[in-house]
Amino acid sequence: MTSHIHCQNCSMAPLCLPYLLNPEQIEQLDSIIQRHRPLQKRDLVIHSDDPAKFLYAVRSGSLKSYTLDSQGGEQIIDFHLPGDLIGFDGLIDGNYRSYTQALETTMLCEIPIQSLDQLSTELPGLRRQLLRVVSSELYSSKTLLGNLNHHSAQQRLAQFFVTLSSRFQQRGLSSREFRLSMTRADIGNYLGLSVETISRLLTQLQRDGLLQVQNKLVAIHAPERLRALAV
Amino acid sequence: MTSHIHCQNCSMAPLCLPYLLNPEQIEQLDSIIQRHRPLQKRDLVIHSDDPAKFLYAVRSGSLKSYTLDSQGGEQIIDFHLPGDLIGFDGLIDGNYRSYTQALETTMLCEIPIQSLDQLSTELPGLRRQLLRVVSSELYSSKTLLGNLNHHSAQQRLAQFFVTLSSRFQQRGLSSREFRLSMTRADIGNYLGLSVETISRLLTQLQRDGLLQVQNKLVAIHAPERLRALAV
DNA sequence: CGTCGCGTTGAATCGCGTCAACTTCGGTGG
DNA sequence: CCACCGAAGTTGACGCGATTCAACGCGACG
Repeated sequence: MTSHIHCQNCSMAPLCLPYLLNPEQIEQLDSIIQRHRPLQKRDLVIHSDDPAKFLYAVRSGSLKSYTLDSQGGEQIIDFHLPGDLIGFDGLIDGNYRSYTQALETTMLCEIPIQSLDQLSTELPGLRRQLLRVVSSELYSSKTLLGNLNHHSAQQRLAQFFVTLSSRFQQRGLSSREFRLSMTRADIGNYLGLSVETISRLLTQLQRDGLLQVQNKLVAIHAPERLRALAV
Repeated sequence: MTSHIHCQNCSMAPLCLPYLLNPEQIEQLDSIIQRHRPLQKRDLVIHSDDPAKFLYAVRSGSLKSYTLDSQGGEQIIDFHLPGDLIGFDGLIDGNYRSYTQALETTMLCEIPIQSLDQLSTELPGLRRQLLRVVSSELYSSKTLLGNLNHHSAQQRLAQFFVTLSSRFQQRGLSSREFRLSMTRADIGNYLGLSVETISRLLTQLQRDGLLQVQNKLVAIHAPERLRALAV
């Protein structure tokens, strides 16, 4: 029995599709959305080349998206937190172009693309928010690209933590202490750095008193200094 | 007198907003679009933080988009060719977040965001194409990120030429010979490499017979070998 | 003719990747 | 609950690829 889960009472709504809608409209949106069975760690939600029937919204947990290079290696292109929408690459030609995998136990909302399209005819706010979210992702992606291109390993990692921290804050969670659901290898892959470099930088940041790391747990001690590093 | 310029007879239409529209609908779209005065090299079309009233479509010429880092340095995030749409980052909160500058004499179509939004209520095809274009950009941006992260300087540059070449081909131009409207410094900035590295790689690719470069002119001699390099 | 932006080339440096050894964590089964 | 084993993480030594610094060539333009 999961009928108590609705957009109407979802704390991620302000970050998600309901943002520009009034209560009545949110109800309309909610009526086309299915709650997905919980995903376990390593479960694949989206498989590249599959027909794209749904967008997904993260309700709880976290995921990574990746493509495969010519040797079959993962190229991580995104980490998803609650409130994030997943599956936009399926809108290009009707098939997904990447894989999305749960990093921990995760709950998703399943949004049928076709119903969403129909509903967006009636609800200008929905249409705008959809475009707003994709544009925003596009912008983040481009600036991230610029940042990675022009910065050292330390700056990249600092930037990664600063961004992650602010995303947690947006979601009403602590920006100072959080758990990394991804491995060091995932972070390295995402930032274009080797696992060893990530590990070395972490001990270095810790030695310099910027943060503390214990396994997956991160406590940021000097956010302003970290932000200064990130440039 | 530029009244002969319309979406109806624009060769870039299949790449642009009209893609999913029938002739009558294209006419509706055309009626909200203004032709922009020609831009000269170095003219700024979009200034970061300005209110975003328009999207722009490139009719001819080319441009670069960039943000500024904390020291005021350019971070190039995109090169735009005919048929491309510009200005999506203005949809996030109503203000542009980057700069866009002409690399040569350039003609733009000016699309009022508000009218576009209204028209997209009536035209599902317009709505879908808009979302399609942004999603597609998003996907390119993410995979580019993955590519740059995981590849050597040579692979990056090869990838750059392969992509550029295929974009020219999509636009009905030669995929074998084209003119680079951007400088070596621009390319290096975009790919996260120094000018010197770009220069060295170009002479090397030329020495290996993959392509020929004379100033801005590029002739690709062995597209398949270039593609193999890009991986 | 001189200047300035752009591009090329060489030499020296260094940041990060690679390889390798070792430790710790976490899950699974007895 | 503990023993075990593979996955994940850490640390050190070494090498290489790309940056940096510097000098120079070339064409455009006043």
